Order: sequence, then C-alpha cells, then structure tokens
Amino acid sequence: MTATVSNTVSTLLLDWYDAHARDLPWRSAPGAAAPDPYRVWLSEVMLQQTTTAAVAPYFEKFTQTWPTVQALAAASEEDVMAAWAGLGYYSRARNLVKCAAQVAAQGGFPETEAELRKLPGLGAYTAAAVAAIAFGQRAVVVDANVERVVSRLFAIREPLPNSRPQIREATDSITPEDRAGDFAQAMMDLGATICTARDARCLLCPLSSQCRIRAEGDPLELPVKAKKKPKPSRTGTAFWIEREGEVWLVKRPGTGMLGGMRALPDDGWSARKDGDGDPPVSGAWKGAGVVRHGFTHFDIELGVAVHASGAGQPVGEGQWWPIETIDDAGLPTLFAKAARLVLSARD
DNA sequence: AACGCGGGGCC
DNA sequence: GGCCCAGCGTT
Repeated sequence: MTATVSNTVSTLLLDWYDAHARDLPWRSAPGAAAPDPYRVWLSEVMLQQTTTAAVAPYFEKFTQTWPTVQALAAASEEDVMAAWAGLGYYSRARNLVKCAAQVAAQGGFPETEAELRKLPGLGAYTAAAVAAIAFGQRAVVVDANVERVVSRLFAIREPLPNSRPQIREATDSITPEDRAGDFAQAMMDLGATICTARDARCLLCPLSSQCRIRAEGDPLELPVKAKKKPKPSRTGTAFWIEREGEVWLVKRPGTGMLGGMRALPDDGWSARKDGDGDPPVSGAWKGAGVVRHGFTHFDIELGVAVHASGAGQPVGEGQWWPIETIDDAGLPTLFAKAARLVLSARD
C-alpha cells in the first residue's frame, strides 16, 4: 500500500472517530488531553478478552475504591481478588497487584512501549495500547478488532493465527505518527460497531472506499480462523458445609484454575478429569441439585452436596464465612451459582 | 507454537 | 449451542 493511501486510511478513520467515538468510562474525548495512565492501564487489563459492557461496572468500582495506582498498590491482594470476582481470567488480578506495586515503587508508569512490556500482565497488545493512548507514542496496537478490520481492509485470506505477522505489518503501514492512541481506539470502535464479527455495515464504514475485501468479495468471509478443539465435559461436586450460620470456604491454590480465589471445597475435578466424589468431612450428605457452567476449555456439571448434620471442623485450610454476607466473599461465578442454588432452596 | 485460562452477550 | 471478545504467561 502506498504512503498516500495509508495516509488516507488514517485520515478517514480519525475524522470518523472525531464524530462517532464511543463514550466509555475510561476515555477522554477525542483529541483531548491524554487520560490518566492509571485509568488507561486498569481499563486495558480489564478489557483483555472481555467486553466493554462487562468491564464498565468493575472499572467504576475499582477506580472508586482505589483512585490511584498508589492506592491499589497499598491494597491487600485478597481484597483485589474479591473485587475482581466474576470478571474472569484471575491471573490478571494477581498480575494487577504485582504491577501496581512495581509502578508505585518506581514513582509512576514508564512511558515507552518497551518498558511497559516488562511489567507483569502487559503483553504486546497492552503495552502498545498504554504507550499510545496514555503517552501519545506511536505504537502498533493489534487486538481482535484490529485483526478483523485489517484482515478485511487488506483482504488477508491466510487463517488466524498464522496471519498475525502479516496483520501486524499491515497495521503498522496505516498507523499514523500523530494521534496513534486515537487511531487505535478508532479501529476498535470500528470493529465493535461497524465492522463486527457477525456483520459488515459497509454503508456506514468510513473505510469502505479503501477496503479490498469489499471490492473483491464478501467481508464476512474474513478473517478465516483455524478450527478449535472440542470441549470436554466434566462432572464434579462442590460441598456446602454449614455451622451456625456460616459456611466453610477454602482458598484455591495460587496458580491454575480460579487461582487464588475463595471457593467451596470440591472433589478434585479439573479440565483433565472428573471429581472423585469424596467429601472433605465425613457425615451424611444431601444433594441440593446441579449447576452447569462453561469454562473456556471445558464444560462442567457440578453437583452441590450439603452436609446434613452439624459439621465438625473440616480438614485443611479454610475459613467460616457468614452466609448473610456470602456476596462479599468474592466467589467466582461457578461457586456463586452453587451458593445461590443452596440458598434459593430455602426461600 | 500450543495450551491453559472466565464469563457474559449475542444470534 | 456455538461464537465472540481492547490477550497473557507458561511450556
């Protein structure tokens, strides 16, 4: 693509963005002063593989509770994990705490893409996005929206993920020196509202005159994606052990599935195997029902067993948690569903 | 390079 | 029920 056409693309897109930018909580107006790096970083981490609609209430809660990176750095990891509960991909929350500590110790965020890339939880995408959006640097920002828009704009027919180097090169060729942050956000807005996965509203698209796939064929054919493996289905059991208005909660190991999160004890199910059915304390158990839940790489049908008599002290680490405040325990969604099942049966 | 890792929204 | 989403870290 020639420099003239590249310039045309960025100009068309930025003009469109000035008129049609989405109003999102972590954004400043197009062309306005750069937003607070803390808010940019926090939002970008939350937005990793997560929709804007899901992020918005979490972003509000986090910025109200911890208005600065110093405040977040001073928080306990336990509180941050609980506040993150329900948003998913919990390694992000663990890295968020680590990153906040490093940044606070350094007196602020580094301003270059290369330095940002070294921080925990910042990969190629997030380092580029923060450099461009918060610090006005030219960086090549490629997320799933950009992959789709650029695949169509350049008619890249090679399937993802093999096409990534080509997509990156093409994105580089249209990224402007000035307003790279607005350009990146404009590409994402275009991908979210016009050039979407299920639709290509070309009549509304500012880039339609430059779009190769529109000239050559059907935009919805791109990007081609490699087919994914089938998901296994697992079964397991979670155990509701109650004593004097409190329920026994454990803390899951720091790495792996739902790492570091509070949870109900379970019978050892995982993506690799079903649970063995063995409860953590002896006694009479009564089935409360089943909850179904889909993870990224497997589905689970989780039976919920309730200890039918007054429980003794369960074996292992854990804590008694007041049932009245179970919503504050920070249970990930699977276990929140199990708790709701038990408690709803009492109404 | 491939895999593990959440959850909700949409059709 | 399948696909998708402002990806990263590990192996």
